[in-house]
Amino acid sequence: MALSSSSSSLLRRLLGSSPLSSSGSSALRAAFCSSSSSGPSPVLPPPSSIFGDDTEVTNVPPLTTPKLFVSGLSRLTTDEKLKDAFCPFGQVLEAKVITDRASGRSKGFGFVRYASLEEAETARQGMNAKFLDGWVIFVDPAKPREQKPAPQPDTASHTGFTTNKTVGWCG
DNA sequence: GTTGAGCGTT
Repeated sequence: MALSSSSSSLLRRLLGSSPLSSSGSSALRAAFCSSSSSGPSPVLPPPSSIFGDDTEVTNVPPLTTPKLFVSGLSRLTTDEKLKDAFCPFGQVLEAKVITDRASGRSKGFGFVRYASLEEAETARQGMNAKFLDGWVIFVDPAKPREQKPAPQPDTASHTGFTTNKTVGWCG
């Protein structure tokens, strides 16, 4: 048996971690945790209550940002690996694996930035829950790191005090 | 030498 320890940890992640926050990744866990029809399922939204006129809910759309948050990366995965994996999906403007400055090792997640949402979506649906460096990675829209570069209402720092003091003229 | 939750330095 050569593959045992890696697969156990892998399943542990898929079944164990449940942040219940992501949308795209949650679909994967939903596949594992598909609750069978056991008992009266009272909590079922009426099918006619969906937004859908003809819009199918198969795809969680759409990204609101060309920046992707990639998690589940192997600790051996680097920026080039990340970019190389997301390159064929679109023009990667920036791909970076977050590494701890204290130890200089990967934190296990990174960020991939595309030129447009289309490429980001393609990469997301193309690389989400895929294997990279032997680990299953999860692709989700990244959260804005900085929202506003400090408006700074006061432009000119004019203290306004011109110290005009005629000093000493005592003869 | 690594086993795992999460959103980053410039």
